[in-house]
Amino acid sequence: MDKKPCKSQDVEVRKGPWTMEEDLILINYIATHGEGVWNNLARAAGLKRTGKSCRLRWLNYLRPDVRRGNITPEEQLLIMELHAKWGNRWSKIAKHLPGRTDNEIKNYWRTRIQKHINKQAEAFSFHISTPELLDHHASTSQLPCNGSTSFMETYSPMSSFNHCNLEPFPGQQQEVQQQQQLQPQQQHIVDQPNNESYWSMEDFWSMQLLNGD
DNA sequence: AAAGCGCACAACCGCAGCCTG
DNA sequence: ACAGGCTGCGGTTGTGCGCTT
Repeated sequence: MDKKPCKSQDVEVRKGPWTMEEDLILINYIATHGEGVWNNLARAAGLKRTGKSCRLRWLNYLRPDVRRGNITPEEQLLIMELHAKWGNRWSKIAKHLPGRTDNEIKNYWRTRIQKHINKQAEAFSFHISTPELLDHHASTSQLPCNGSTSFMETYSPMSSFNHCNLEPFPGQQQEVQQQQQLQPQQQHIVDQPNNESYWSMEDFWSMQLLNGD
């Protein structure tokens, strides 16, 4: 799908992780010229990237209003509600979560919520196949709610989800621990009061200073 | 201490729709 | 009306890192 960025001159296209230098070039360029046609921007800024790649990097990572770090329980609930309503319309869902990107929400859904749901579905089918265990599990069941409802009913926020306790998923506690163990430089990026995490231009610049660039 | 494993996330890919000449 | 280019979106993959054994 991505054609060569320029027909007249076969410029090599870089792929893979963005370097700090590339980030800086992109930030500087957009700061002075603003966003525009991404293919032109990539060329004009001297980045050996496709416009598409620049756009993605900017929207998902470099934009100053991008909010990074833990998804809060409130956001988690909202994601589940909106997903139940709209399905995998990530960009639509993202519009209702200021500072969150569709990519972030999509990743969050796939790695945390979907896995959580799958586990519960497995547990549910296990219950079905082993009815003799129902009594034992009645008090300690990991099922979110009512064990006699279908799984999708269980998941749907419009039905029984609202009655369930919104506990952090297993990964979330781990995340908190991980964040506490982050390198000082990383901590500067992600740690903010109230568990709010932002990546700002100031952060970027101060990192540049730290790195002696 | 080191190897293997699993998780989380950044980035890429392909497609569809829109816009413009 | 049509073709080419650009953007946006959703799905998928690659990789780095932490945890476990």
